Amino acid sequence: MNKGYNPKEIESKWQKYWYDSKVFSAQVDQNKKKFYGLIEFPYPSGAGMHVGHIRAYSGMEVLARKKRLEGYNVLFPIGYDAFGLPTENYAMSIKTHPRIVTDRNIKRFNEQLRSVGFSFDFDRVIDTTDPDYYRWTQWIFIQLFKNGLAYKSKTLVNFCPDCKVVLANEESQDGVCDRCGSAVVQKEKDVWFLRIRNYAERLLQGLEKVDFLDRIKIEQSNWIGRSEGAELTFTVTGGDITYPLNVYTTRPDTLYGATFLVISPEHPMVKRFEDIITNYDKVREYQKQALMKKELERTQLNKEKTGLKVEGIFATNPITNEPIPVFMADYVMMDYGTGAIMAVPAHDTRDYQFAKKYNLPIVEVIKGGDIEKEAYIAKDGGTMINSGILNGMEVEEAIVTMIKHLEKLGIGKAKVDYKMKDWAFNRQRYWGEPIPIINCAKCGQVPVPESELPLVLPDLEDFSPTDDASSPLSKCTDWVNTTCPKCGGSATRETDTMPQWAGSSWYFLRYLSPKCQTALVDPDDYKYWGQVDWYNGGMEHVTRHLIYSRFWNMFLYDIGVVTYQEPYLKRTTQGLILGSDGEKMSKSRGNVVNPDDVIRDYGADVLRTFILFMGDFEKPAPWSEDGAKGCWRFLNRVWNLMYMIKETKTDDINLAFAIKKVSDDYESNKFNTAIAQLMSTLNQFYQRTTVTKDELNVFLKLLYPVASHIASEMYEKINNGAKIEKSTWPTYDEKDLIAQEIEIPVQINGKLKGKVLVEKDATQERVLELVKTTTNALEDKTIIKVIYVKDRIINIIAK
RNA sequence: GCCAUUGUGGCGGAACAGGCAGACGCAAGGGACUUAAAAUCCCUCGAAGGAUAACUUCGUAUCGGUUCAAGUCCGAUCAAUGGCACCA
Repeated sequence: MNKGYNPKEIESKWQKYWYDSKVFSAQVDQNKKKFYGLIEFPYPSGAGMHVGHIRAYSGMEVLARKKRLEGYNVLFPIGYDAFGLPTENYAMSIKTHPRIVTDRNIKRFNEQLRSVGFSFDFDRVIDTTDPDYYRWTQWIFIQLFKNGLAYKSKTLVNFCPDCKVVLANEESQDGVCDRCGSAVVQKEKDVWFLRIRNYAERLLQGLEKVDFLDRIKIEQSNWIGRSEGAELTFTVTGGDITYPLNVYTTRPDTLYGATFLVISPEHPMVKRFEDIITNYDKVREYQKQALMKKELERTQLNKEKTGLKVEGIFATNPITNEPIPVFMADYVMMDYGTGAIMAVPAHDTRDYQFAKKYNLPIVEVIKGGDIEKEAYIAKDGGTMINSGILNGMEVEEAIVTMIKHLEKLGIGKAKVDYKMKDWAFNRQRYWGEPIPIINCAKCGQVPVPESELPLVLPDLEDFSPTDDASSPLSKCTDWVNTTCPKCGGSATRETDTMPQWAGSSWYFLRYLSPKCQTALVDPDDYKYWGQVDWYNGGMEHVTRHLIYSRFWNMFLYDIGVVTYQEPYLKRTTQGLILGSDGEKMSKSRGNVVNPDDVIRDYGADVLRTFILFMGDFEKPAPWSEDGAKGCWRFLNRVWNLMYMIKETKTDDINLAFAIKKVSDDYESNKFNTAIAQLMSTLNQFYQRTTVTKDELNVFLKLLYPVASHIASEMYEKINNGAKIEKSTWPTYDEKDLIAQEIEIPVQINGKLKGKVLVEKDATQERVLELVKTTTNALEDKTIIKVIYVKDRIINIIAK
């Protein structure tokens, strides 16, 4: 009699085989087409993996397994993005060095990944905190520095005056320090930036060449935020000082309607007029208040605008020569445009709100709106009025004309601007890559010689923050004090570390030759594997990580390290797994599902099957214990197919359709409907009560990418010990897909009244005839009109 | 607030490109098997009316529109989720 399905037994057997025999270790093979499938490598947290990780990797796992059977040479690597704040905080809380914590976590993650049976290439595991790895992260930074793309500049950071520590935005929500609850202030600090703005246009243009989901392209392009406009100069006068104030505007057409200027609280002009501004105390007070707020609070449209008039100075509208007042308001940001705007209240919502509040004149320059009620944006057109030389023009023409006019007068020019800011590239933390720069009083910033890389993170006893908001590394004076590589004089090391984004900005290259000592990637390996063919990850990473890594890859292209500008050919996303309560999984909600428990109760195959069956891969889906039970039943029924094999069959089951449906669905991340199709096919076998060996072999191959252990075991059993890995993906004959007879729904006046069975490609006359003869739907009715869509539907309008 | 996405039975979801709404699964109810339970197998299963039938009407967040035909397209509204630059 049949021996029941025992996942424990077969899963450990196959995992041992897969990992001991190294069947998934990718080797360069010039005779095979390559496929490089990438998933976002995890942050190895102390809590271990949760089912969300499993879902994130399961999609590419299915594709990797399928593509191997299709004859591709598949590279499907895994690694760890292990530097970062959570580990550092956790390490401090349990008083253990982050190195030890990290090693422990990585070990645990590796075990968990294997217990799920993922077909990762475990010979290529990388760890961003390994000096052999971050040596190259530092090397890239030095190249950026040498190419003028890394610079130091002042910026504002969240600072807790009590803890004396720089805080991440997440640690300072609602303006309150996470640790002690005191109010967070914005503190000016000298930090490193990378000139990602230099790549803004290329990052935008590059999107046209890659196969990313549309919404990802839109998000990236909005993040880059290209705008076309003009930069023009207003003259600000106070006492006997004049100051040329540059403003950036996307709407030079509305210049005649500019009735005041607004500068950001951080604008340097204020200092210039220090002795002239008559309400300087109030201005200072406002600047201080603005420092308490974060950008998000400052720019919220629905909040009432705050600001004040800067008394004692005025500006001149360069086209009307009218004097206009100058205001300071925190809705203008210093780091976008020029930190100053010309306000056109009639045609800008924020300016309108501000003008209403401070009783400023609103001059309509584009016809069409009702400026008594609200601002009229008129982006898509409108006729200019009250606008001197522009009167009567359409908006588009007015923009062009005004820019030309400004250029002629020498007071302005066309300018493309980007919302994207340069990348703040350092943290005042211990657990990160040391920035390989030496500060010399004589020579300035000098990079650590490349021969001295990696610049190893010193082993600190105490990595808690210092009192003055600098990195814990500054306490390690032995390490900090060094000699200048250029002049040999005494110098100090940069003590800040890199942000976690650094290591993840190039990891896809390191996978190609993880042990290469002479370069970040071996050129021969790169030549073969090249770009990532398909990258899947979370929607939460599509702006920063995905843009940062595209930027680094483009830079590496520019200095000749790689030969493709774009690192990823295709990018898709997966949805989160929510708790069974429909909420995001979190420890505090107590709704976290541990994959280990599911594997213990049902096995890895059930976990893999359910995690893909639970819903659309790209959308969030709630976990359900009962749903997992359904997949357990499914795999049990699959197992029992082995005892239903009979070589004679009573009727044909259309496997061609199943092969097509499952193959296509896998390729488009529709794993849930692929599994539904497998269930339907299984039900058909059960209905017939038999299955042939050939049919079962096809079925097992289709199932193999999802439930790999059971498919491997059954395939081996029914094929005298053959390994499914050595088989090939099933194919089908196109002609087997075409049904000879089609059921056509019959609608009368748009409502379904019946169906007729008709041969393929039947004419309207033929179908209509069948409706008349085989149904009574048209009884007592006169036909007015017939809409017939061949092989789809017939709709008869009748009275 | 801004950008993006989503909203379909008791539940998770399906519906290719405007053409049969609810595939597949879960839960529930009924039945078979069993001393019993579990497991397994079979049947029913959007709502209302009707007789448990035939059939009729309503139904894809809300309101409106386009169309022979709308879950799908258009406009407005509401709600939820992701991102908003030092969490990764």
